[in-house]
Amino acid sequence: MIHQENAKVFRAFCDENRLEILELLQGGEKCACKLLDDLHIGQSTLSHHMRILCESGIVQARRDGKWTHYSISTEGSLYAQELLAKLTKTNSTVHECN
Amino acid sequence: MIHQENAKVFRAFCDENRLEILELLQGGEKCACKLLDDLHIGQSTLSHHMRILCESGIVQARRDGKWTHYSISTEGSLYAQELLAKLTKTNSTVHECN
DNA sequence: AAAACATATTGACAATTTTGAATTTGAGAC
DNA sequence: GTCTCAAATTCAAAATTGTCAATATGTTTT
Repeated sequence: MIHQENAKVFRAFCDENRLEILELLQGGEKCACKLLDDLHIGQSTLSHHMRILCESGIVQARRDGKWTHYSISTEGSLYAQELLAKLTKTNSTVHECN
Repeated sequence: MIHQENAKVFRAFCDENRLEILELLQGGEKCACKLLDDLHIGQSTLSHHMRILCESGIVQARRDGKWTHYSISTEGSLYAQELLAKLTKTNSTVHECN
């Protein structure tokens, strides 16, 4: 189902920890260890949330040796914005002739 | 927490049944019984989803005698769009002097 | 090579969400 | 008033999601 795929995009914003992570990433790219310092969650929990954020396309990961740096994806964010607009658009206007 | 409140807005889009309901509402206002006809879920389940959709602000309800008519809220949708933009905005630009 | 470190994955449990059957509420019709 | 209908609510079970401890993976350092 296409809805299953679309729901995945917005799952990024459905958890308060993930919203807090996004807020931290607004300041720019951060590695997981820095995020872990600022949040009050365990390491595996953070990893779990980062996976969901990445799968939604809102966040992108960059591997640099031992570290993984995360940042907000402009592309993914724009896609989500367009999708949101599409999902809430009402087509109850007058139909054109073809 | 403010994040708790913001997460509620996007919960509307996190379930595939709710996305299907939104799709149905794109054609214009519909009463619960009509939605129930088009979906493959029970009455109480529909009511549950409509409550979440209304609490998110994306959908509005209009009571008319025995019937409840639901429609997409333009106001709520715009709010969600603005919020999404705000949540994914990166402020990693140069800081101004004060 | 081994040790140290950052992150991902696994597995088990807790918390939350989704679901439907049964019941309740609230509004017209009789 | 009672009856009927639409929708909301309650309750319990099923499904999903969030959490942490332990372990695994992959990388750098020694």
